[in-house]
Amino acid sequence: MKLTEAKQQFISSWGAFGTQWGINRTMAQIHALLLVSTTPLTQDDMMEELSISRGNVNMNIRELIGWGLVDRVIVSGERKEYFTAEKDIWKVATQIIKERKKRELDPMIKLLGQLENIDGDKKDKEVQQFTQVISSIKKLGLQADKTLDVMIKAEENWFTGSILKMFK
Amino acid sequence: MKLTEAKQQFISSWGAFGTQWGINRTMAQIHALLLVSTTPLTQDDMMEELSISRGNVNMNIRELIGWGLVDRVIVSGERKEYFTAEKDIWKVATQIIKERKKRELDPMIKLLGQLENIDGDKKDKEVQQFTQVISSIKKLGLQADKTLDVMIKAEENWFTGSILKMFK
DNA sequence: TTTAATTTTCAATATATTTTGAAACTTCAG
DNA sequence: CTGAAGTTTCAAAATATATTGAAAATTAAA
Repeated sequence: MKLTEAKQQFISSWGAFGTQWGINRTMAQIHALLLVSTTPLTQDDMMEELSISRGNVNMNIRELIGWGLVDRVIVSGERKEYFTAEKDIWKVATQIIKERKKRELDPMIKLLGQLENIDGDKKDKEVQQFTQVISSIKKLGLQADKTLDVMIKAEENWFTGSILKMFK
Repeated sequence: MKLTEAKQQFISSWGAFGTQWGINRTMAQIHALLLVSTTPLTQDDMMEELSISRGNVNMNIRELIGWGLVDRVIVSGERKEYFTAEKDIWKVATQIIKERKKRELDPMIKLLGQLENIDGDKKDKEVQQFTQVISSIKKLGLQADKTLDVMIKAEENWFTGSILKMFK
């Protein structure tokens, strides 16, 4: 496979993959494009490469910056803004994990904590079963939270040689 | 908070949470409903509870069965089909991990393997950088795959006391 | 069988999400 | 300042996704 073809394949697949995980297709594609681009790109470059509108590029680029996956780059002597993506995949992964944890896992755990405390007879089978399900989901959430923290701190270890190495 | 209110809150939040992860809202709500239901339910029960159509219930229930999260239950003396959800949250989590791994992670790793082999000059900076990005993503994917396998095998250990305990 | 109950399918419809593009805004070189 | 280059916004349009509901298919009781 030729490089150009491979790049396009990657960009389109990364987009499709993203949608399965609740990420906007274009956002994933812009990210992919920047990942495999050797130099920083302007919004016009991305419009051209992905055949999308200016507004679309702009919105998704800002979203990616919000996720901490893309940075603005100043190119001296240039009026236009350039953008670049973090190329270290481990950093990309930890950044995504951190953000999703903050945006989704943490609020869910908070909610479950509230639902744990039901008014009424604690001996009631209905109440018991509900509380039991909610508590175990919260417990799982807390555990995932803890484990992800370890993983984030573990940095390269997890990536290169599995978390097992940490305990050897 | 009253039990009924809490159940509804849980169902609606679980639905919202699901959409963030690329899961159909109704599917997540049906799953939530079955999770907090003490007895198996019929499709009519679910239509009623969630105010949705028969077709919608039917499609999503089958999808949930496909994910291995819901089972058909035979109630003797009853013509209608009943449905129930696995209540052990650890099993639910492993099941979801298994399925997503199979449906999404494995195909992605396969694709990355194909993209690694670029025709042309291996000394070319462009080719090198592309291959480097693709390989590191594949490596991360393989590592995640391995770690998830360990987690799936670990069963209760991971859930109850963190994976750390396994190495103590 | 026959037929009533139940489940499944899927084209049409409704809803949600994404994308466009032009106007408004901002920035900075002259 | 002024205005051209560049960026942002957001209502409208396009697209993608989910839902409905009634007809077709299946099941099992009579």
